[in-house]
Amino acid sequence: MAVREGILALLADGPRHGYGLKTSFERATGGVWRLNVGQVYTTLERLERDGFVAAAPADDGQRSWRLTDRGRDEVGEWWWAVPGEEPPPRDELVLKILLALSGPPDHALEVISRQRDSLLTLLAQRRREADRRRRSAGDGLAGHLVVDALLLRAEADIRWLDLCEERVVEAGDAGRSEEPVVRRRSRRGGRR
Amino acid sequence: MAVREGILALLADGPRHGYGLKTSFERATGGVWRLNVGQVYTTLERLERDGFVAAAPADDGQRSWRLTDRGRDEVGEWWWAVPGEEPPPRDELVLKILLALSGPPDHALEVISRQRDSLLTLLAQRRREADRRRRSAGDGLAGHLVVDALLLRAEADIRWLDLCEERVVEAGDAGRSEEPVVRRRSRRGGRR
DNA sequence: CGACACATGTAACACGTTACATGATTTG
DNA sequence: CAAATCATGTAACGTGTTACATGTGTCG
Repeated sequence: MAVREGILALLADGPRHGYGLKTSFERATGGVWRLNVGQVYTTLERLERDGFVAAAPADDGQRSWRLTDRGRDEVGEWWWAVPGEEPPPRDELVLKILLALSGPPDHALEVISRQRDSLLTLLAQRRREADRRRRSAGDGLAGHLVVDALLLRAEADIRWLDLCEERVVEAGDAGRSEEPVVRRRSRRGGRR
Repeated sequence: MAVREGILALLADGPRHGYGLKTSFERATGGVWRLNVGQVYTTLERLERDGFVAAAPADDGQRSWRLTDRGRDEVGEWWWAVPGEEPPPRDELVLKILLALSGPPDHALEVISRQRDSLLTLLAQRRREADRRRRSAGDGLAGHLVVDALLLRAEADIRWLDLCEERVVEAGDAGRSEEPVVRRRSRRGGRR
């Protein structure tokens, strides 16, 4: 539900043909998100079927598309709608950790620890990427902001993993003595 | 690519039948993520087709499933894999803002502002939800952590939106004088 | 008995994604 | 001329999701 709405949003600026939508989409996202042209055409057909777009008077041999009134309404709502609410997103990292938590605690802690390590590495990469983009001004706002978004998300995920670890350790301490929880890799270690 | 792997992970603890997987999945996620049983069966068939699961000797009239060796390998890798990398996720909020940014600046600022407002409201709701769960201890770790994850994500998104707004305003100031950028709703206003 | 949880499955559809085929036009 | 870009499309597949049909067992 991203390409679909994205195409609608692009068409709100005026009629365009399929290939133009592809290039517009990629330009708008700073070249970070590539789009297979074929998907544009299939998506346009589906949008036509749903009454959101219609054929616009063609200039030359090209098929041009325009928003219908319903389509315009749809985009209008889309701008204000908060994504990822209703239904709440089934996040894969969260699911993974939760499933790990319903297994043996030491395995769970291992998964959390490794996920955090990987995320920290990823974070460092993205920071370098962000710096690179910040220096080369020609890169455009879009690509820059995409990296920033990934950065902030990764940071949030790491914080969440820390939280998970705390909770597991607490729970382990609560059921202390017998079956001692393996506390591998002391939390907040030298990493970072 | 979450239900699929989730089922594999659950089967790693030993053979189960379809309905049991549904309940296990929902229990593991603290009841936050419901799962249509039908999806379990179709997913199991697809996993069988791909050689990740196979029929296990049935006790009574129920069909039991077990992991194959390939399936076990698959789960093993899944635990360590960082989700959302390769390919980078096409996040809808990010796309929305980027598309807004390629339009008129005042509309972009309006979208950013409204998204932030909605997210702040959502955040407040989730904080209350988190508190409620914290007080009622019977709720289980899982549901608790899910809410925390949503909370931290929302905070990260809000921070990112602030960043976007800054950049837009900066860009607007750079091209100062003629065509002045509308600076509606002073950042960091009385909200929150 | 009636409601509810347990249990299995099918059919249909949504969106995203890739690979492939085909041709016109531009440009080095 | 050859390669790249522009331009349109089709076919096939993958996962997620819902709705529906069907039957057993249990418990108040």
